[in-house]
Amino acid sequence: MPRPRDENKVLLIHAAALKLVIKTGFSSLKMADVAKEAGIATGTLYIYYKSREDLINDLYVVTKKEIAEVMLSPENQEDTLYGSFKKMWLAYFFFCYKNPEKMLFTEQFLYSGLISETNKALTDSFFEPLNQFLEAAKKQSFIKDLDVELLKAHMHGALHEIVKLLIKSGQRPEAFPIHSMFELTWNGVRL
Amino acid sequence: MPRPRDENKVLLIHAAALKLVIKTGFSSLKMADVAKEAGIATGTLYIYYKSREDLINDLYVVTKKEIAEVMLSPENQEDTLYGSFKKMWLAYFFFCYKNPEKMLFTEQFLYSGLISETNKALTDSFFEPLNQFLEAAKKQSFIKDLDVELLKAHMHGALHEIVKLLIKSGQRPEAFPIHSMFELTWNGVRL
DNA sequence: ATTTTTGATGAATATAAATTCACTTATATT
DNA sequence: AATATAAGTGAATTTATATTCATCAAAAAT
Repeated sequence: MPRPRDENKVLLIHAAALKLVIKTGFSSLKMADVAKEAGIATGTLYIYYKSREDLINDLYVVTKKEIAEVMLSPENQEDTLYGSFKKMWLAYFFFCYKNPEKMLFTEQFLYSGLISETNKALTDSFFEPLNQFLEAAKKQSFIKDLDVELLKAHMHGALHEIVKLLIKSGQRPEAFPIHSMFELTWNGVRL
Repeated sequence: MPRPRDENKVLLIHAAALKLVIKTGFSSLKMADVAKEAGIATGTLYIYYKSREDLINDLYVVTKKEIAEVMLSPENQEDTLYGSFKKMWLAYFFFCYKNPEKMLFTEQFLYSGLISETNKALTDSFFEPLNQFLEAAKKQSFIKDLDVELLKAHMHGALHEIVKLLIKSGQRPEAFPIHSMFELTWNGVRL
């Protein structure tokens, strides 16, 4: 009998929070600002979330899930390992370029001390297929025999910094040597 | 005739702030906590700094300067370009490993929206010699002909993520394949 | 159409943390 | 030794922001 919850509001809240994160950094994200940006009352936020911490944790999980789906999409499956690898790398690269707020948010959140252990494990699980892909590539001697977490850290860190530079420079991605940048990473990990 | 300012206090304040940054992330750095950790009164902080923002900016500049000195130390000068390059990389790697609070702080601060344009330009200038080194390496066809900022971003991002992983894992650096990790980066940028 | 139930609001409240300031203390100068 | 001056203190104040709650509104069930 009650008035139904407007599930679209969650999306509005997420979008608003991310928009503000990119503006002033996530540490200064204010609930009142999020509400205003989303076009709702501050109190309404507390219908959907128990607290600021809750909201931010949810946003993190949702965003990580989206990233995993973008990277691990069947569309990125190619005949060769190299081909799949490059497609996934490019998919993540363009995702970050088009969604810098999501990239910066996930990056900053991980070291904010706000993430719960549960959510850390949950988001890690989204990337299990990527781990398996890399393990397989290792077994087939396509890439160096280093710990998968190490390889991922190397690629992830490099990619993020590059995207940040691209965004700062204001260049269009077409003017950017994306393929050369990919080769930087690939020449590092390949055997 | 006045009581002299205890210049050692600035160092105490910096150390205290960094220690707290690594604990809970820099967004939740509290002036009262910094004062307590440094063993001084909160009011004293405001003798040395106009505001929290000021304190953090100063800490950033000082830390960046230290990093530049560590990397660009004459000790890292070798006969070969490769040798110098590796020495600088390792120097930064170990600096980050031994001073994770400084690494994390500089990283987080850059995207916090708190840094002033002046300080950004100032800290960039500390690394001018590194730019020149890379430009020279490019001219001699030792490394790829890509924008120096791009090369730096790639290396910087990868190195930071790797160090974070090392710290998280709790491994001693001897157990870590540091030279392989360096080769990841080097194989990327070399020609 | 009426009732019930929960969504939505935003001003009021609680909380937390930055900053100030009236006062005390140390030291360099006389 | 007396004095002047700035350092140092920390409780009180201000400021900022998260959270609550009395109230109203909308939809569903009767």
